[in-house]
Amino acid sequence: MEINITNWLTQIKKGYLDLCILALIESDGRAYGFQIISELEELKLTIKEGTLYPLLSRMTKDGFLTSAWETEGVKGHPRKFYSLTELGRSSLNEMKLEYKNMYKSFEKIKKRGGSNE
Amino acid sequence: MEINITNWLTQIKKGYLDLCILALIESDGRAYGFQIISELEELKLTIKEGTLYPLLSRMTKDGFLTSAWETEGVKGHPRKFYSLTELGRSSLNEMKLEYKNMYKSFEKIKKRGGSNE
DNA sequence: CATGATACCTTGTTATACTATGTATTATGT
DNA sequence: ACATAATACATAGTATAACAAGGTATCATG
Repeated sequence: MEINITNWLTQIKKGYLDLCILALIESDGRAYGFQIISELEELKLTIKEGTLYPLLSRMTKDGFLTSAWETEGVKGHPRKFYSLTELGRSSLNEMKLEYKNMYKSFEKIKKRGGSNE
Repeated sequence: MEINITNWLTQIKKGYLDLCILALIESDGRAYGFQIISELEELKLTIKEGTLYPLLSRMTKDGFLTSAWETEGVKGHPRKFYSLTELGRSSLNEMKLEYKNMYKSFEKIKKRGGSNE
């Protein structure tokens, strides 16, 4: 077995990562990069820093997130905390809806009489 | 309201379309381009020909699909029918699994104590 | 003061959905 | 006979995102 679908795995994550990271920040209230990476890792969603940081920059540029450096009272390297804007919050809700509908469409196709399950 | 997430919608479809189209062909046994477009349309999954045909070519090139022209007994323009190869079938099963796991991860994030739902 | 851990950032590559356009065949209306 | 529409497949060019690889900065520790 062991079929190579690594490329597909890269593609299927597009958009999905935005959704998950917005939802994670919503759930945490605020979060910084390394924190997001480790929390996703616990959920078996492994992403690299080279994936996350440009993604956070993009979503900030697009007005979904705001960021603030935190240095006081923090040990180690300063952390850049991200939180949702109003636009980010409402977009996230729309994205959740769309994503659920897509999953429903997928399930409908499966139930059309495919050979397995 | 009416937030612009059109670009996100483009991104989230990457990989997902492969999955749906493979599942659709599996369910139908065999299918041709226009048929796939209209069946997806019924499931509220609207894609253009410029999206589908390169996708079918790619999946054929990658060994997931085989194609055969059908002209006899068919009215109108000849149709190119696609069906799953063994590789396509096993890859589809793997993709289904991965996709379901991703959906589960998404649901876990939602249930971590986010503000809504 | 060297090392490792934590944390953030950037450049270049690759793959894919989409827009727009083109081509071919058959059916239909006049 | 001829224009038009409908069906059906195909391709070129564009934009975008995930990733690999590498770099930078801060602090704790021995």
